[in-house]
Amino acid sequence: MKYWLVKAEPNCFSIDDLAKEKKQTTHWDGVRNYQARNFMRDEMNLGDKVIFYHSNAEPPGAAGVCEVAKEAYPDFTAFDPEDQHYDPKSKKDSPCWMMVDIKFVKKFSRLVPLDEIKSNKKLQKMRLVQPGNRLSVMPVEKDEFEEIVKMGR
DNA sequence: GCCAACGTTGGC
DNA sequence: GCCAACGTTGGC
Repeated sequence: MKYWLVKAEPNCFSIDDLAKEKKQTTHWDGVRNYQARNFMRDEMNLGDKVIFYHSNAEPPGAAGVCEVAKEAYPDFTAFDPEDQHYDPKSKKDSPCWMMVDIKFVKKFSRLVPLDEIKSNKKLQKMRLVQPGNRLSVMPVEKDEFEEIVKMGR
């Protein structure tokens, strides 16, 4: 079992939106970064736990927990010229971009703001708080995951 | 809205 | 294969 963090802009798609989805599940489309794709494609397994992080928010921070509900498959939004995430590089017979499905598990009773994550000694090593890290899908250590869950209670 | 950091693109 | 230009991310 692995642990992850995914980012979304809540004015675009928040954890509440995820909770309102049919079956509380959505496909995590639109990732157009190779490193993030590789994590999803190669390492994310069914049932892995995922922190749902709100970026570009006031305040930014960890909003809750979800889990991988379907392992990597082609991101069909890349095939649609009308879609905002359309990418002509990705062909149906050789898809360039992949996505997973994620399912809502719980919303934290309080949002864990980024500055608390930054100032927590146990979380200093997280990629999230490394300068200039813009990955939208990143691995998290088990103890880091558990620490954030504890902070969100 | 600004801007630093960093990934991607494309000319050479 | 280098690297400048450009686009995107995301905190502030």
